[in-house]
Amino acid sequence: MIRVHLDFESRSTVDIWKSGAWVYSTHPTTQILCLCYAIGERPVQLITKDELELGIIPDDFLECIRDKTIIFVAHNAFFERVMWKNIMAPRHGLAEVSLDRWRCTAAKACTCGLPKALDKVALALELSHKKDAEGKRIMLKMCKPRKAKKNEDPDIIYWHESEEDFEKLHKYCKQDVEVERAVDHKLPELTAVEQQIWILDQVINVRGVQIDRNAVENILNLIHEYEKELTLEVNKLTNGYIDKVSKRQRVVNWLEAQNVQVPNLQKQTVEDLLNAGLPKKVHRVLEIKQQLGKTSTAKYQAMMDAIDEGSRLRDTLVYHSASTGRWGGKLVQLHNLPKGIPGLNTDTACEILQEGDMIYAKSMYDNIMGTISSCIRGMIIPKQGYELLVADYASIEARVVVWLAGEQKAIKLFQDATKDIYVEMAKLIFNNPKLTKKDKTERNLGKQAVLGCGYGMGADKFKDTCATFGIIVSKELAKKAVDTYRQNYQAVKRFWYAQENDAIKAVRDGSCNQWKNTGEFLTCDLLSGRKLYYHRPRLDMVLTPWGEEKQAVTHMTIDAKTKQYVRTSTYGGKIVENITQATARDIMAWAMCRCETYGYKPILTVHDEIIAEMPIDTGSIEFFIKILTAPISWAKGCPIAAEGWKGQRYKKT
DNA sequence: CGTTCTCGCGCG
DNA sequence: AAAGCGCGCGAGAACG
Repeated sequence: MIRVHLDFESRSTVDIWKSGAWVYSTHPTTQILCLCYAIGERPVQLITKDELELGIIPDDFLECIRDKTIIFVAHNAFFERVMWKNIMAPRHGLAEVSLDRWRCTAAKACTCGLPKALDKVALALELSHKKDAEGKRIMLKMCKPRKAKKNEDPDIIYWHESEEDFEKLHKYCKQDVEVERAVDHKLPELTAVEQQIWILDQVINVRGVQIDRNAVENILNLIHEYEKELTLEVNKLTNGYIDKVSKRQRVVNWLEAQNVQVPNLQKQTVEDLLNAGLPKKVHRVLEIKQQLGKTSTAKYQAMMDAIDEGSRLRDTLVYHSASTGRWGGKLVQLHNLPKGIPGLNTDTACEILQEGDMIYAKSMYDNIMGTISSCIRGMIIPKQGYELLVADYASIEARVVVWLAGEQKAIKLFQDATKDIYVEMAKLIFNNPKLTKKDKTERNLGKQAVLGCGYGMGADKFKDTCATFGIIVSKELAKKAVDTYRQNYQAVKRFWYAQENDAIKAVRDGSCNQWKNTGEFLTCDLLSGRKLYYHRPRLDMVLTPWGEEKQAVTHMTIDAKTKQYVRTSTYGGKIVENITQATARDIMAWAMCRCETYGYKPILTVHDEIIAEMPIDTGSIEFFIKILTAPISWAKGCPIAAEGWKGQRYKKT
């Protein structure tokens, strides 16, 4: 099958990082500056801006468009696709290229556990084709308007467009196509199923979610008003020293001057200080810091920046963003919306806040910022005449890990609707067979153990994790909980060691059970037919956290903290976590494809949750859940369960 | 002045 | 025996 690799350079008054590729591609100021393409192994060809505008398109390229068997490949193909749909076709008169003809090299890179950016992939794969650094600088200059000079009309848009800059831009674009083609050759194709999931990802990203623009605008006014009010107060309280509570250094220094030493200004630290009976003035400053510290309110602005004219927010999902295959979020990160204040009715709160009336809002709620933050989810609504259907899988990873490990006792408990696995765990931890669901404290700890201990967590970490959920446990109790999990679910424990040993053997011998070493990648076959990839595997001696030298699998990965592509080591618990998360993702991704088929059109996914939009009363939650939990050929006996609801505003139940 | 790093926050 | 893991974004600080 012939592949044509292509890349656009473009310019616009729209900031693509804030508004996303869809809004960018539909904006009237957006123009294509050049297009480079390479048919098969032939040399890269250039179509300049002038040629494109005059309709001078080479015949071989026109033939590529016409011939429906020819595949179009781009890096981050979503951009090329929407530029084609919204500019190439309507403005330059070229025929459309259907979605099934597109492939994405960024998707391939992510699938293989490589960085997503083209220059970083090239570096990771040690390709001889490198991104052109000077060209990139020129591109960044040319892609946005320049400021008007003194004697120029400031109301007109000006661009950097010297002839030599254009030449460098052309060279840069050509080079990108070369790099992209080299990356494409070096990496395996997505599996047929994954290609379908990628296509669904593209559909969902174009479909987008409806945003309640009026409410967002009015709540933004409330935020600004409240920020102004509290900032003024903190200014007064500190004699002008703290002009903004977001300036951490200033706040720490001021507190120090009031004889209050703080290690940091994290949420918990501030909360503890507020309970420490500090002088009124200090207390109030911290209170204001807490109110204004909610970065989540920035999401309202992000929404305004990214929605299109019809108030639709698109292009927020990142395919295979996590190495396990999970989606990531962008623009308005919809994957970390605050759950909100427990017990608050956000449907009602949204209706009240959307009035944009501060006096009314204050009369109804004490914690204004907390309420505003709780209402962000509610800004996602269905379009006119439609309703949202929302369903999520119940504790999916805890279920998948016991199923993968073959831990029959736990599988049966998860399957048995009359039993509660958290209570059963609590009974063992507390040596008290009489515990029931009513023993909330005990059950809660059992729940934490069931949900948290599947990947080898130790007692110290377990104690900390419980604390983040507001559950305070002693070191002894934490150890008891962890030990009980391992004792009771020994198959899970064995699973950690089995996977670690298999991975090590595969690196050494080339293969072992589902693990294979191709030299470039260590892979692990998932039951779904997909693979997990670990780049440049090696066996190295590493130092364990408890100070022992040990042989371990190491591989290249993007460090979560530093964002650098570095060698890291892995071990049984972590590998099991990867396999489990990936399997849970596949269960959901397959369900999303079924949802699409049955008309339950997904508009968003949040790891274990699917949000669909349908004309009112054309779908039922019961059927939606059936779609989510339908038997899967490769997941027989996996005890999955889901629950859901429908409504006119998104929320956390 | 723009870019990159770090801290802090939020989610599953 | 022993090790939870996976993300992205805003704002300020640091760097060039």
